[in-house]
Amino acid sequence: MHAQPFPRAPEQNPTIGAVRHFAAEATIHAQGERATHVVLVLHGLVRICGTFQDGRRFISTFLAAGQIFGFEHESTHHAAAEAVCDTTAIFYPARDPAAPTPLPPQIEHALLRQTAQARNHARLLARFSAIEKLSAFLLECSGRAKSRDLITLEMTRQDIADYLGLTVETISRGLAQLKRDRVIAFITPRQLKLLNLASLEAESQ
Amino acid sequence: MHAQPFPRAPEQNPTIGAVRHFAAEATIHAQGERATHVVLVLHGLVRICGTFQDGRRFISTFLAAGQIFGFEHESTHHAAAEAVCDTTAIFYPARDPAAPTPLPPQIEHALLRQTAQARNHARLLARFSAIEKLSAFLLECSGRAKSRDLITLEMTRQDIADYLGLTVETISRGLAQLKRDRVIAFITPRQLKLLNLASLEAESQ
DNA sequence: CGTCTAGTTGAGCCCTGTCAATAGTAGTGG
DNA sequence: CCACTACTATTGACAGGGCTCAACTAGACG
Repeated sequence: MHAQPFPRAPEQNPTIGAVRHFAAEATIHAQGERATHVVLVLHGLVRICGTFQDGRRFISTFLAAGQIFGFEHESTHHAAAEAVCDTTAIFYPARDPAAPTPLPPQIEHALLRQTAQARNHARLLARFSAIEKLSAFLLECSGRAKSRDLITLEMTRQDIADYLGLTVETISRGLAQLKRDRVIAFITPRQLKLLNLASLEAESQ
Repeated sequence: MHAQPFPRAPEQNPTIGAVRHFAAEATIHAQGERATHVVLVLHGLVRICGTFQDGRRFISTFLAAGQIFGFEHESTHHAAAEAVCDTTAIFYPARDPAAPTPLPPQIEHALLRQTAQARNHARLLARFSAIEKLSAFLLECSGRAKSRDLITLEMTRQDIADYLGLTVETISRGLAQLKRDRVIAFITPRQLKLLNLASLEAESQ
């Protein structure tokens, strides 16, 4: 889990503690690709997503600076990882599956938190209405943002839809309703102000 | 993570490698309860579920014999664990959060698989229709059953609904449709035969 | 036999998806 | 700076899948 020196340029071989940069929409690893490394996000935003045969897409999580991904229980990645916006990340070699070194406690803790988050996300998908899902999503963004009430959406409406199990149209209509209700205000379509955090929290239980 | 001798009867203090038995619908641990142990299912079926203020319920997973639960990233359980049917389980003391011993590799692997399962469940909830969800669920039961095509549903229709993010009525109608389509046949409402596994697999992608 | 619960079925409605058109935004090149 | 293009987002009309409410059926149990 430690960076080690490696003779080749990190841009060419990201297996050993290499810092790499990704442009928006770049693929970090594909679905089904061999899991050779785990990745720590330094800056930017990453989405973990899978695609169906018929083109339906699902985003299981967004990962911001400080979060780690790429751990698998199989030898391949169960989903793709893609940069949502310009993203910097550091690659660590995956442990030898045959003789794994113990997980550092903080990594183990991060994995347990991610499991809990995945279950919470499932709960949201199963039982929330469109407005409730959107409210929860905005609060999630608020938690990532520097200031609680001014957030920048790095992702497209399609990304939000694929994360919440909705369509772009429903996202748009939901945001319009929250705007009418004076819960949010738009600075640009991607930048918005949260005018009523309490109401958002009420919506998202 | 090993059973240790303990002077008191395991029925009274289940903290140390104690085997305990639960009747159907019994609570194994409540939501918010302090996480003092992890539990290995020996026999039966356990559901992990959370309840909303307004009574909506969500089941994040079912755990059968051989599966383990109770690991948390906080000091309390984020959801309740309840016996679906008569269930036997063995309780191990949770590791000291201040000075955790390393996770055994097979436990770590189980946790990673549970995370992947949670994300797969989220994908199902987000993007599948009622029939697709039901098909996936029946295949899941089939995987737990002794024979691939004869399954016993230990849980109620309400449990299935709360696991798939649907209502009991929709579950009932979906099963009726699968019966009309000769994909399943009922022996009793809780015992059914899978007549067309290929068609179930097609439905659930 | 009566009661209770689990499950099924029906009727109607509403939320969200689909399809389509429009508006806004960003990027490019002259 | 503006015209052109491509993409992203919004809005409208309509349809349908699943929810709600309600009645009914089937077992289980005393």
